[in-house]
Amino acid sequence: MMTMGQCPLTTKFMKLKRDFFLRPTLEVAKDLLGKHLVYESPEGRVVGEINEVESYIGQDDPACHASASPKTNGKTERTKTMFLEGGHAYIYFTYGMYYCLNVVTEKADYPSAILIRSIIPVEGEKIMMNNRAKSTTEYLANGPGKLCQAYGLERHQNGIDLVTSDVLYLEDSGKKIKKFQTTARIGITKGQDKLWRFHYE
DNA sequence: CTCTGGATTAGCT
DNA sequence: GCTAATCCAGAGC
Repeated sequence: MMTMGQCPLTTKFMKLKRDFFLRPTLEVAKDLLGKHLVYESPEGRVVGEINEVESYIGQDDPACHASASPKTNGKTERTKTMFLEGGHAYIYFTYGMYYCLNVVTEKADYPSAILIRSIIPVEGEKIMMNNRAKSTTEYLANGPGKLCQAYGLERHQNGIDLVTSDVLYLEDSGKKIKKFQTTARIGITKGQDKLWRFHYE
């Protein structure tokens, strides 16, 4: 059986491949816990360990941006990224001032994605602090808006293919998270019955 | 064209 | 706990 373990050659960690993202969204979401989100920013390399995610799955999920409306069937200028093949980055703008990063999952034309809500800084903390200079908080990236601010991710990175990109991608840290909490998603008014948020301390 | 509310955050009461 | 900040996508007309 193939494992997603560490690369035996020179690189310490292995980039996640397409197959990882084409699986059922909830499985991908749980497996994303502990993985490294890497961004080769203009200022330098930024790495964080994912410790909180939320799943948004298909036109029937009322909280999903691509939830079906009769006219568009959920596919609009904003949400078309969610209809790409699993492994792409979906970044959207919200509340007039924040960006949120999602990882698209499953096959093309099935709009599903995982919101990366929080990371633990691993590398490039100085860059993150500079990007969030206006804030006094010690927590650099423990929230979807703060995370994008810390990394410096904006509209420009929307639609990047995380599988083929050398700028923004995910890699296996070799760490497997066995114990994590499962709760309802945060900040939504519809679909609160679905326990699709996974996180650990 | 106009209107509404949001997958948030920081700061204040 | 409450809410301002700040803007734009989506829906309705």
